[in-house]
Amino acid sequence: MDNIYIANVFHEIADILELKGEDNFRIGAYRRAAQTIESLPQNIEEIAQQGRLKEIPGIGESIAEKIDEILKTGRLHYLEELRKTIAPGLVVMLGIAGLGPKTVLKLNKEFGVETLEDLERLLPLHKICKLKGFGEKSEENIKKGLEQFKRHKERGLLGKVEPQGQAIVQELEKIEGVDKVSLAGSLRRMKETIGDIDILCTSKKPKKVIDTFCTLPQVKEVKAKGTTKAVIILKTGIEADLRVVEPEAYGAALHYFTGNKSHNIKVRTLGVKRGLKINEYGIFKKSKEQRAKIKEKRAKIKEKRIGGWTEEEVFKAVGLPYIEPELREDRGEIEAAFEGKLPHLIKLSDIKGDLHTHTKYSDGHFSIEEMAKAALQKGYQYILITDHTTTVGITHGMDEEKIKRQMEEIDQLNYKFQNPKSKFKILKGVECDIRSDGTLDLPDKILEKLDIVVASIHSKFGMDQTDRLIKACQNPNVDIIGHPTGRKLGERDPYQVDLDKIMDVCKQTNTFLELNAFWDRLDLNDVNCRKAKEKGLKIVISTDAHHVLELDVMRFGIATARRGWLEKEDVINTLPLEQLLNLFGKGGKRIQNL
DNA sequence: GCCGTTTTCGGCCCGACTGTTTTCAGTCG
Repeated sequence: MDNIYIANVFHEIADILELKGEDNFRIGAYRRAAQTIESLPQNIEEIAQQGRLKEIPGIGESIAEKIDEILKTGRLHYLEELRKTIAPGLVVMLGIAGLGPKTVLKLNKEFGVETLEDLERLLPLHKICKLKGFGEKSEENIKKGLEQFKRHKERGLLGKVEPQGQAIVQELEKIEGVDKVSLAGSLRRMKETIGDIDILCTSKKPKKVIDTFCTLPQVKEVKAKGTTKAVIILKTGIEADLRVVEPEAYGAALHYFTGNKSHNIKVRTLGVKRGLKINEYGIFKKSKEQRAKIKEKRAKIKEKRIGGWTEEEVFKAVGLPYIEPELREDRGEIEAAFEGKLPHLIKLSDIKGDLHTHTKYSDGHFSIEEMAKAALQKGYQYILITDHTTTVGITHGMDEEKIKRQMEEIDQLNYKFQNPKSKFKILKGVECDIRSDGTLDLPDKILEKLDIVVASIHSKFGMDQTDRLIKACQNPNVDIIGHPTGRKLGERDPYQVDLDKIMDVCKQTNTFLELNAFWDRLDLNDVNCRKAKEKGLKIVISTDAHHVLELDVMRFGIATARRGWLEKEDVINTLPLEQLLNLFGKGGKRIQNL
């Protein structure tokens, strides 16, 4: 039973309870539990077997029992009963932007709306605007929300959204009086998918910034516009939110708008315990008496402002060291920070070479020499050329004959690139297809001659791939498994595979798993990177570049690795050339001794 | 429902914008 399935059970419980108007804190507890479970690096079934469910923060007596029930029976009586109390379509309607539980319930009570179709039929009758507390605008907004929902607003992919965010940042930086501009939200945390672009900026003249933001050429629609905040829809369909604050609030606001939500709540709660109020305007100290008064009379009392210029101040105020944005997911980073056990995250500049690249020998667009020059320009010490083999269906993929020719060309180029001042080497490799029976697409006598062999799956995604991959790992010539779960974000789910088992086999056979840095793959993902690290495995971060410019996607791989808590030592292509070659050695499996 | 250098009971982060209202509820992040 996978973690996501169990997490979804608790999300659904939270949704239904929300519709029933239950206590918000109880709802929050289910949500928190769901979020925690979906980002657990370990399989929850294992934790349950060890009787350690309640050690997970946010999981107590009641939720632990429910998890056990789901694991044992595959069902949850409590949820089944809950479902009977409410029309199933109502939960779906919560997904419409602008429609919350109160509105959905009201529409249900007043007009018997139970499904999206009911809502669609109701709208043209213009009855909603007659309801108390509703008007023309509210009705219009519900209509817009429904249309958007039907268009299936998907989250954008990091690699597509990030450039759009950067472009806006650059525009805002040009405005007179603007001091600092930064991306915030999931984009700053470098999540693999992005809901909207969050931007924070400091200026004494917020109006000017807001006006410029709302009239940028890429704006399609202004959704909200206030004195310090605006929301726009870009022509690409992505939403962008801008917040303008005073310079002295920059750190507090940046922390607040970077999130995620549950990380923020934890930090603020820590603040409350220390008699602090932390919001986007700064860190404020209030005495006990003041807090009592606020509660009693709801009186506005001016607290003393004690910081907020930098994010470091926010963390320091609650007794924590600085936590990198990519870690801020409430996945144990706050606890680790308290214990002084935060990882020293890997940086882009740690990378010494790319171990998965394509050339004109298969489906790449550039020659070996052009790819090598591009790698050299990035300051790399090596590039591994890994063209496809024939069964991938790439016309003119690599057969025995062709790969021999490629090796000769690489030898010649390496001779040409020789330079006593700088070390650089083009390494001979291949991205060898793993056939459905787990055998490889090239004979061992060829694979043996290569420096490093990447093996990956490119076909028959429907089958369970566990045995197929295990067999590939056991081949002494296979060094790296490329894009290990085969997913394509927004296109194809990961294939069926027992990754735990694969990782164990990798450990035994000294095979490395790839983190494919291309932004529609990012495979392994952050959670699996962390799992691999916990199992003591090392990772390769490669781009799978088919174009010289695509070597740049390395930064998305690094971001994902950072989200997976990886350090320089966890990634083998941070090694300098000689050490890397020692690691892979000649003939057969290497010694994984770094 | 969870949790405990305020608490095993009584708390639980905080504010902006919108639309509908004359002071606020709902939604969102």
